[in-house]
Amino acid sequence: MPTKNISSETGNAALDLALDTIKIGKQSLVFVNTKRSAEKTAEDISKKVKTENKKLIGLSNDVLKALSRPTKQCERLARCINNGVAFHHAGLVSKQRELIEDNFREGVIKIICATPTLAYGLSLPAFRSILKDLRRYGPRGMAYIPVLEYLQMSGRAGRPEYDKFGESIVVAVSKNEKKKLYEKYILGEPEEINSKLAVEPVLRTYLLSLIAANFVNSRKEIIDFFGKTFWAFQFMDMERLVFIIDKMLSLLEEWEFIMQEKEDFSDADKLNDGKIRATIMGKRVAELYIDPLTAYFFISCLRKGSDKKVNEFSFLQMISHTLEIRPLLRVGVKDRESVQEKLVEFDSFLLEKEPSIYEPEYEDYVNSVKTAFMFYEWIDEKDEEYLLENFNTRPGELRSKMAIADWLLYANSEISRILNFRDLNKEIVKLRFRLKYGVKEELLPLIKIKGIGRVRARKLHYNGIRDIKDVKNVDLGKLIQILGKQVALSVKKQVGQEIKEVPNGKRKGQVSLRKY
DNA sequence: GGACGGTGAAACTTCAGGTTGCCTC
DNA sequence: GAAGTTTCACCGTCC
Repeated sequence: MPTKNISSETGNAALDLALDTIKIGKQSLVFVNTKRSAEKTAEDISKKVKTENKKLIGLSNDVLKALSRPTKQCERLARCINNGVAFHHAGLVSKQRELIEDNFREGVIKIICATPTLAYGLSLPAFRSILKDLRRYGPRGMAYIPVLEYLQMSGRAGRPEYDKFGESIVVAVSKNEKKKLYEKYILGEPEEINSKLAVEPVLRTYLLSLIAANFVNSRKEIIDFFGKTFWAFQFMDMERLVFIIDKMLSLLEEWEFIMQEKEDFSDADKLNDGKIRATIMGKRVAELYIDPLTAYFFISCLRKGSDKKVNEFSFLQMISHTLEIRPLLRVGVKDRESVQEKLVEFDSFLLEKEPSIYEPEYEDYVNSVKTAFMFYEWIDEKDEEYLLENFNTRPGELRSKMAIADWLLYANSEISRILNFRDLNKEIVKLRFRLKYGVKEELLPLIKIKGIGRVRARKLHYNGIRDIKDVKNVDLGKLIQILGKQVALSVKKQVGQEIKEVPNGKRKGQVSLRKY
């Protein structure tokens, strides 16, 4: 094996390698196994780098302004970027991630410390990939990552347009580990690829989709179809496959998502080839692309909700207890008590029966309550910094959770519409709007105006402007004071008041309003 | 004597990521 | 498994 010596400045191999990359005028990606570690490593490297670059200062500023109020995470990132170093993980908002990626491509940022986010999807080649640790915490404690993932990460090194080759370096902590890593990753074969169809939620979803789309119309067609998939090829056991499909079909029928014209599926001996089709609900569930089990769970919750008192938390907890929203926030030692308090407080509003403490589902249940509570705080107008401090949810993760929650709420509004639960539907639609903007109910009228989000709406409300009527009546000068000139003008225009002359400076000038 | 603050060791806690829907309240 | 955080015992100082 060829060897190469790199000066040890810090006593930390990954840091030394990163600093060396800068010294030779190249760029590198440092892959680490946790978000915290990505941030720490980036910070450590940036402290050792001295750069004065106007572009970096501008970029650092942009990163800081990505949210309405910078979080600690934003500030930390901005400090690193000042020195041409960044961290990159799912906790960053997409705008920040794009800024980092683009500026790395342009060579402005020299080092990115990242979790495996960077290894997938986008192409961000560097001269050097530094893999700090190939172990990661998983369901069975610390374990070595798959060879496939190693290949993904090391494959980031070497950009054809600039370099003839690239370097991928794995850091080993001992001679023993070096040998182990060499055998497993350099000499080893990548793992087999497994069919995702074998996972029940996926099979349920596709089975219903195929029926709803009229792609298959009978049990025979279904079995023929799945018999030709990679799943069947890998499974090599048609009998078992047929058994699983039959089980799924009878579940889908029990949940009233599909109907069969003749006999029951459950009677395996008499399986016939009657026409299978989706019910109205089944068709919609398939279009919404949610797991039929989730849809069935929603339907039972909504039925329960139709004759009891509900509030925002009822729905938030319901959507937080689905496969789709996973991973849930975990209830830790410190917040167990406060989550229990919430459970007691909202007990009468919950749409699902609380499992017993001794049941294995209980852990998931409390986690769903904690997750729901985070959403609840968001619609109570708590900001990203608060959620980061109190739920350890970073802005990027918050946004992605919110997108899923929005989708699930939309699915619920559709389901409640089909079930003709008008009152529930109204509440869900309202909640969806609130969740999207993170506002209390009182701000909803203002949020409809383009250019008005949670912050500006709250400002307006605080100043006594509570709805469109108030916006129309308020003096333009005051509105400019609250919102700034550009936004104020746009807001006035939206409520049908075109402003021809704009008051100058701090003094109020003549304002001419043309009403439509 | 007791309140207070500093210190370091021990105990404890936490840990990666991504696609789907619709356009409107 | 390792790094970061919290807890706690211990000690010295000051009033």
